[in-house]
Amino acid sequence: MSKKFKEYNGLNLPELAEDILTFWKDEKIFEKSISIREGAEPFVFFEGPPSANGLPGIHHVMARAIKDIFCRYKTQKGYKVDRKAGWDTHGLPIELGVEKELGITKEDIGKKISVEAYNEACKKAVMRYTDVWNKVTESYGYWVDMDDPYITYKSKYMETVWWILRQIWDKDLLYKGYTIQPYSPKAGTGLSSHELNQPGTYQDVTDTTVVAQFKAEINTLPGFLNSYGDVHFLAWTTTPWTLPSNTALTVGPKIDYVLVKTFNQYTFEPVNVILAKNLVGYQFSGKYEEVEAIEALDTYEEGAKKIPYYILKDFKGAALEGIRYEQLLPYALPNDNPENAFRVITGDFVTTEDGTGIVHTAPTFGADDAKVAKEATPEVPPLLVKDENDNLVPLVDLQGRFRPEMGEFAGKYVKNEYYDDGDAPEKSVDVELAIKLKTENKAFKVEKYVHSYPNCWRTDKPILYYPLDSWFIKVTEFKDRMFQLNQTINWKPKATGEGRFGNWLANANDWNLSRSRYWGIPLPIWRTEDGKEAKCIGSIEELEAEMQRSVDAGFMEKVLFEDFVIGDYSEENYEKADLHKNIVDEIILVSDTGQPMKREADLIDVWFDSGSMPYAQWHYPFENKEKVEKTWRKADFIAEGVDQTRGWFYTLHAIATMLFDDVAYKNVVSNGLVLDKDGQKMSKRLGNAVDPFETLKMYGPDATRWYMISNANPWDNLKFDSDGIAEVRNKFFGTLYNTYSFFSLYANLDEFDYSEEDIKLERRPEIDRWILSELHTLVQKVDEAYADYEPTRAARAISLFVQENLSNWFVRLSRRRFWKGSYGEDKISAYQTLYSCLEVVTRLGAPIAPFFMDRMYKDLTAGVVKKGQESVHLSNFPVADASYVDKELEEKMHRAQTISSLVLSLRQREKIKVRQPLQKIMIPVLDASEKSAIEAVSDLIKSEVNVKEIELIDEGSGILVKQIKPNFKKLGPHFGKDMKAVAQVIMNFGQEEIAQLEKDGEISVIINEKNTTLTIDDVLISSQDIEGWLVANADGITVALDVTITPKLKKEGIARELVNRIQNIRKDSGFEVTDRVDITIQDDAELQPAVAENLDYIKQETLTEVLQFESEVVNGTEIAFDEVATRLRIKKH
RNA sequence: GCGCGUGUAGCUCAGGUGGUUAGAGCGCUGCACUGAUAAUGCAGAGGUCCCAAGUUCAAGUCUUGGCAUGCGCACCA
Repeated sequence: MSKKFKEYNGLNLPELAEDILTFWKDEKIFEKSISIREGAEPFVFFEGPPSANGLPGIHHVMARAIKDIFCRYKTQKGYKVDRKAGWDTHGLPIELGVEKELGITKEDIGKKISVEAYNEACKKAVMRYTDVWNKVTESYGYWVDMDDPYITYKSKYMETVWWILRQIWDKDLLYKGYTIQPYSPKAGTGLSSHELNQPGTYQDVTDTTVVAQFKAEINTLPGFLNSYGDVHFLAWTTTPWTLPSNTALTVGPKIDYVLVKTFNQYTFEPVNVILAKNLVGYQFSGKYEEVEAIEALDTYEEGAKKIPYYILKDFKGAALEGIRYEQLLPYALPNDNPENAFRVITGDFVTTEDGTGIVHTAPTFGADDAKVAKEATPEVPPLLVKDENDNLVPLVDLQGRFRPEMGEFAGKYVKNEYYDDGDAPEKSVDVELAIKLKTENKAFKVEKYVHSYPNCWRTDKPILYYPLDSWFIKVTEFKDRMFQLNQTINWKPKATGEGRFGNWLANANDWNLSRSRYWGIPLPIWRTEDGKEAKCIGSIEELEAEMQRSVDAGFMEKVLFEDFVIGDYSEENYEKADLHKNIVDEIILVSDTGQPMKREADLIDVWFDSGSMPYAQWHYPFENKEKVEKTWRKADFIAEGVDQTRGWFYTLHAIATMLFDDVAYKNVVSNGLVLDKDGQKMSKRLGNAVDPFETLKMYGPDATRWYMISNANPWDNLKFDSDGIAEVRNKFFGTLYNTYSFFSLYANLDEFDYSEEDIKLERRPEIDRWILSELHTLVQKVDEAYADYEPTRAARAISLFVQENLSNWFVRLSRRRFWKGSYGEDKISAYQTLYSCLEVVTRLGAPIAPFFMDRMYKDLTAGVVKKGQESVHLSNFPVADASYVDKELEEKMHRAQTISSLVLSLRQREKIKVRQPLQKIMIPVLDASEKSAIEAVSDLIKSEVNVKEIELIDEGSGILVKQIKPNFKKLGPHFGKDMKAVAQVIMNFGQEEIAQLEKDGEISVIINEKNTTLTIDDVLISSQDIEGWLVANADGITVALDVTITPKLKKEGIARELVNRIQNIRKDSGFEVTDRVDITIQDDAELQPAVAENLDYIKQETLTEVLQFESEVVNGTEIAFDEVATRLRIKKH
């Protein structure tokens, strides 16, 4: 007999996946899944490029599973889903990796190693792990076209990025400006926040701190302050070297401040000082002493142990706004609008945790300071002065030294750590400044203070916050538009889009594009020395033309990339024009007025690279212009980790908004983190990182993917526990595999191949119609879940169907139909039904478990007349047919399950095993419809719980004990406060009241001394009990069980036990399912009458021809149950 | 510190618009089943639904405030 349906000896998921992978490769299934949809509507997916510089982790598997699921789903839905892979190749991590490898530092670049060689090394390093990435991609079944990926360091890609920047330039959204950035004077470079977050960067240091006294200009004091003579503001700083650059004091508008009269501890002069009320105790600790009366101050003598202080007045910070004060250290004035400097402004960031509640504000050296100064009206100018070249510079130069304007401090490093070893003076400028302030009655307090401060991770010297020149995109100009557009994007989860991303957009700052690096896309901006003329280059063609002009003007000897052919878009041609820093820095262009122009030295933020991918991956607009504009401009779907909210999600959105005034993606899934099973972040350091290849080897890709998707929503963090994968493997895949095995075993025996016409639905038995109804409900549910980007819901619904409905109920109850009786309509219906369920499940589950489902789909469709597709991934997604759905039937079956469960629990309680037949169960029913509903499934219940009859009892029987409960939902709104009393009254109803209520439909009661009428709808009545019977109830259903075991029933029970034993022996003896046998049993008083009475049944069940008793059966198999103990022998007939 | 999440059984998670027995799976205990069997079924034990206050006749569910935890941002006189 040829086996149409493949049978297996066990489930090996990893092996199965490898076979299917080979099949996919050999038959080019991925390619076909796209080519068969040629001409169909495209579903656009963008791949967020990973960096191949690091090894893939299990979280990448998670992210890629999500991407893959929806692309496969949409393919099955008939879309054409092109999936172009990509690689992110630029950026700091790559530079750092290379430097570590070569044993060099950034200072060595251009000295020990040429920029060219350095970049070459980066280029090599970045693709180092591509093989591993390709392997993980392939073996976990992530379908993406890796043969033609976009690579960000390729000239074509870079050219598009230049073109984009040129568009932004033309829209006047690019500018050069100052921003306060972490800066390492020793290394001469700005540091990124990434570099600042390196471990060990922040260290505890001891600094000299000063609480300075800023003297208010009396004529600007408000009325409530102008009668006390001189008034000083107290402001604290841990960086006294920034005090000469102070241009404002910031107070919290809602903070309470006080004016305090006291004496300066260094000069002993009487002073009035202002500080936050909360911090009086902190600043006036130690030798200070509060006095109750102002007169007490008069007794103070210079040098006395205790310094008295007296609080004169309190007020809100807002009242101080606008007061002007004398410059503390008048070495230089701000170049711009000095008249707006040296006044009190307000800022919400001010706290009273330490210091004085008044913040010394130096906009040139603090990011917050710069921000609050800029926001003040009028703007507070930063302390910038003109240098020798008329450029505006701060009072500290790029080496970290005070400028000449600083008098006696000129030329000194602001931190002693910046001096070469041994050259540092004894007193740092902080200390010297403190002394100077003390003597000038400008220091209220000077002390050492320990705090954490960042050091440059390369030079190990303190960093400075320093204003640096950078190129910015004026995001603030279009952030409102970005916010609006964002509201049209479907975010999963919603909160990330509305909250995290929305807030981020609402508060977006200008985008700092500049990076002082080597390996990246250079800014295509050339400027004249004075910065007055600039050009932004948007293509190689344009660059060539500009170079030609430069050659003509005599600034360059020859045009670079001479043999580059404009308009030739071949790879070979583009390899001739490398646009990296080492090349383009050589280029000098000529301005419109004939001045030489040099390239701005910085590179472009790598996030700009990846945000450009929708266009750059197609070399737009140089190639594929129409393709991009028509379809590829925006993605239907993207997915990455939440950490990309401010990264890729943002840059895509910003660039699309600027370029096209549109979104870059319509649906976005931002997935959470993958943690270890204890909820700890995975890291190499802790050794709890999960190797995707080990997991793959152990469980295979399908169980891993199914586990990750079904266990938690993608946007929740996943606590990754491989025990969970094992569970999924056993419970879900094991059950599905078993169900298939069951099907194939009998289908092969019966040579079922679906060659018959479909049995009409109305001719199929209840159970078939039920499972088909459940199946179509499932299709509907799963389709909706996928369409709504809810893979977890889809996976859970499929699992539930397979495990509970299909395996545990349909197959279990239908088993006999497959192996009993002839190949007739009922049997064919059973096969058709089970086949349909399995086949549909493979198509529903294919996006999540692509290997397993393909295997099963292929095995199923290979065995039937009507062949399927070559692969499940080339099939169409099932369509839910509402005509199959019968909610009432589903409800009935649910009731049957509840009833069965109740009966089984009663049996359990009475210790009566299921094999012992019982006579009857009784179920109270309230009305005719309930009655017929149970009757429809009564056969199923009877066979499931092994009882002979079901008696449905209604009103008339008079044996029901009813229970009544208030219908809170109905009564609540009506009775309100009296609800409790009403509930009490109803609960106290006896059988009589219930009967009356049922008869009349209403009953009058007294609630809180008021007469009221309750109707039948106000309560819920259920039959909870039957007098004198063993009952159980759940979900409003009550079941009573007749536990009497008559001699006849007892004999039947024995017969069933015997059948069971015979079946076991048959199986153990290795008989075929179809073998006919003869049985000899040793005499047994208990057994013989039972056999006699059930002979036909026994023979039929066990395919026995001759069954006889003998007084002695030698070599028989011993059997024993209940009171039976005997031997029997089975042989083939 | 700010922003966004999360907090339900030992573990992993469900619990439309508030309604009175808070569920599932795993694990645990017991019992069954055994021609789907590296399975399976049933039952049982196990919960101050993070805490507190509030709104309400009624709160796991709504409001406010805490606590814990995760992520992102900011690094601050």
